[in-house]
Amino acid sequence: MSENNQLRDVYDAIADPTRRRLIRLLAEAEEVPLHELTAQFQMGRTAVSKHLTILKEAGLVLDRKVGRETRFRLNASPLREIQDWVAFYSKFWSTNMMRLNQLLEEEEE
Amino acid sequence: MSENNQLRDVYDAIADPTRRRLIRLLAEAEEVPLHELTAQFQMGRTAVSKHLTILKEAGLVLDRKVGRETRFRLNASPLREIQDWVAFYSKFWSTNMMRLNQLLEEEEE
DNA sequence: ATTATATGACACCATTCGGTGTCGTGTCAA
DNA sequence: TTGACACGACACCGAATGGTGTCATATAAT
Repeated sequence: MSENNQLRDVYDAIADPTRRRLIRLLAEAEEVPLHELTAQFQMGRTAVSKHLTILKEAGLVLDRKVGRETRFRLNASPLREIQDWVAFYSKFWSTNMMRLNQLLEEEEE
Repeated sequence: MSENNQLRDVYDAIADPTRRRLIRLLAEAEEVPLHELTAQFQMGRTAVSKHLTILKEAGLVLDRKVGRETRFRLNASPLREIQDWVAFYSKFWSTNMMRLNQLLEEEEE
């Protein structure tokens, strides 16, 4: 149930700014056909489609065919992996940690 | 104060598994010279050094020369950008949202 | 029936990426 | 002083990346 066939690394999928913008657009609009997404960018349809394929491979996007158009929908849950990962490091930028780093930097000079 | 000269996108910097492992190693060990980091990987010194340069460009790593070795230290604070970004989407994988998605999928079939 | 639209699939291309090996230099140790 | 060590700076290479254009096909509109 809800299989995570992650052919593609999620970190990799979100590394590209175009793909992050696609994620944002899909978060705002529930379900959007390819041509409508393409209209938001300067690049051609093929390029946008490729980016969406990568997002699909990472499990971040679902698509379904409706008539002649392919509509895309966000599936944000794979982002949980990112959140867990980054949460581990949040202790390293606490205010105490920042002051310690400042002191260390001053020492070095 | 604490300038963020981010020549490199943080999303890009953490996309590579080797670089994430470097971050992890630096989180565990405070300050580590290049040769010691290199010993943890199968690739050569030059490759590890390049990854560290990318992390430096993203502001995730600081280095200083001590004698003949270059020691690296983690600076996790740029990861805050990732945390903020992903936090925005966390509402899309809440349990309620998951149930809604399930219902929508059933409707479509 | 014809035409316009939306898309997938494919070939193609320049650039970037992630690795290698080598050379030169500064530093530490014997 | 000699030799080992740690490193930066290159040149180099194959594969992946991010884009393009084109062609064929299914669907919608006239």
